Amino acid sequence: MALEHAILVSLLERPGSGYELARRFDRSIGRFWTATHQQIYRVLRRMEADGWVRAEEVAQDGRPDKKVYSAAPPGREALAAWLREPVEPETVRHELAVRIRAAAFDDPAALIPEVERHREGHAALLDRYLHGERRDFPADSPPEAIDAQRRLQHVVLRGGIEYERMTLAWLDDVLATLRELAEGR
Amino acid sequence: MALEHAILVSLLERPGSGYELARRFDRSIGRFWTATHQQIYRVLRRMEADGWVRAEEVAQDGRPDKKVYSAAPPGREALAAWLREPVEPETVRHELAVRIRAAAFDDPAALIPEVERHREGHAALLDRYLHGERRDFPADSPPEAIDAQRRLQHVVLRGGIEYERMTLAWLDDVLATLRELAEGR
DNA sequence: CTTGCCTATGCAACTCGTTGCATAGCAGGA
DNA sequence: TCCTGCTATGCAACGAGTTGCATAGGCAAG
Repeated sequence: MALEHAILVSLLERPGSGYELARRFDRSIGRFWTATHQQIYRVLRRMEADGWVRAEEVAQDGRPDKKVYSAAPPGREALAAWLREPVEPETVRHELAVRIRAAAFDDPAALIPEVERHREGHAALLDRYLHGERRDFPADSPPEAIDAQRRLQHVVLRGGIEYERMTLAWLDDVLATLRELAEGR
Repeated sequence: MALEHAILVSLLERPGSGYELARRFDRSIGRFWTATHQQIYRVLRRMEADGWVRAEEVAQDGRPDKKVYSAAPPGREALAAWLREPVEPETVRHELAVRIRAAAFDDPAALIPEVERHREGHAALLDRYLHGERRDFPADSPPEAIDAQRRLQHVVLRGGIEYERMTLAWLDDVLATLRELAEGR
């Protein structure tokens, strides 16, 4: 389980409430680790009980109070220990690949609209990534001047960009194959 | 839940027992959909109760009897209906990305051996993919002569190959970044 | 003025998925 | 001969993750 660790990283980068964390997981962090607000609240309570994070009640006017969490030293130590553990191989769940192989037993053309929709989503995500990269990591700043945190965020973002580029190229390959199969029958 | 559908595809490609399916999920299918034998047995029983698959007891000598499952017409229909449903966005769980961002709050050099180990695993997987491609999809056969099933299997495999190539290049980028950070301190 | 959305947290029930263990015969190596 | 490992299935318990719902005030659009 790495949700605890993903939350710790996010809180070390900036403290926040459960709600704020949930929104971060919908945005930047969610690109490589998804979580619902339910899970985040539950895990935060457990982490607070374990002393990994500290909570501070913050009154707000015009909206409900919130509990702002920040990482505590035991949490930092747990994160450091986790970094030294072996990386478990990722469990892959690539639904589209299953569907593509399934299309052989049905009409391959039926899959084309869904793949096109899927492709659009990836193209939009790539755009957002590239936009974020231009905004947060302008090319004209010398790399030495950037701190470790930002450089590591950038290398993760570059991974996301390359993943989306590769996926788009592959989806074009998939679409070409499906269209050929749809024609030649 | 798409495990049912992954099992159906696998059984349509070739009937087999729960045990055989579990091994397929460890090999080719497992590249894009993982499952333990426990889950496969449980889901197979449910699918049999729903009429999606049929089971046939096969006595073997020298080893225990097995139940060989094959896809039934209602399963095929369910698969066709599923093909027309919208593709849910994949839930991403990229543990290594979390660790890389976590490294900013600890010693980035501590992560290098794990990333190297990870890289080796991906390089080995790429080798296996390329080997399987040369074996199952030789380049000298005219594409028209190949049936839909094989062409779709091939396009999924090409996706795996491109994913591994991209991942290797990215991991080199990650290692270069980590090494620079480890030196410049 | 009502409807819907946003902030903010949480309970309860459920499904999905993993882990540990059990059985049981057979094959191969130390 | 004993030990390990493979084939083949399964139970039981647990943990991870999702879904539906609830509360409760404020804000903005129609």
